[in-house]
Amino acid sequence: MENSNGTKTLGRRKIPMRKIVNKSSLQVAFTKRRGGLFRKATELSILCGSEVTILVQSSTQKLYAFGHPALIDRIDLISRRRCDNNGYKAALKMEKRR
Amino acid sequence: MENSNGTKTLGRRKIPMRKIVNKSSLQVAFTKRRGGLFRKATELSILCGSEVTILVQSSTQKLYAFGHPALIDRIDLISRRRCDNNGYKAALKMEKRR
DNA sequence: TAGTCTATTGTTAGGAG
DNA sequence: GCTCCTAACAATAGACT
Repeated sequence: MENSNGTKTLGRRKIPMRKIVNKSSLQVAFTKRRGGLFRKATELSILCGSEVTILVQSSTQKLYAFGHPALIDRIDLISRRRCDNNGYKAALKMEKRR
Repeated sequence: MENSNGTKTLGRRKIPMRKIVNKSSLQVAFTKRRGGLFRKATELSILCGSEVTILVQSSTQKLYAFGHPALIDRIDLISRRRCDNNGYKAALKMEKRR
């Protein structure tokens, strides 16, 4: 399928810097940008020999973590109280992957 | 001043994904990329209505923090033990700006 | 040493499957 | 929900200030 321009997609569009209203768009953006943030953190860590730890809590209270295990362990215990059980399980799952 | 190309700079160059050897280059990259990471975190927070908390410890043990005060407060107390005094002061300073 | 410049590399919004 | 595509948008390496 092609556009009237002969291109396959319209390409990236500029978006206003405010909360995304559409639920599914927000979900997609959250997943993509969380991945992007974690990738940037990895690059900073590798390039600059630094330790980075990140905690992200979605608008639906799910928890996602990034970082060096020692720090994550400690932060996780604290954040646990702030999160629902699913969020906590997700964080544990992520950590086991490391 | 101009290049042989008639341009002012060579522009961005690709860099290998491994630790930067040159100290001053590393320092510059660390500052720029830490800023970039925090900007991305701000965008994720605004666009997706999520809470984000980040801790970065440089290769010289200085600590930099980003996030919502309530979480930072709690994480800061833990990280304190891992950081030198200057790093801790820097983190406090950042938090006061909020 | 922190900020500016800009060519180039890198990221991502919207769409398709 | 995903993963892939890709044009448009954004970040940044290196040079310079």
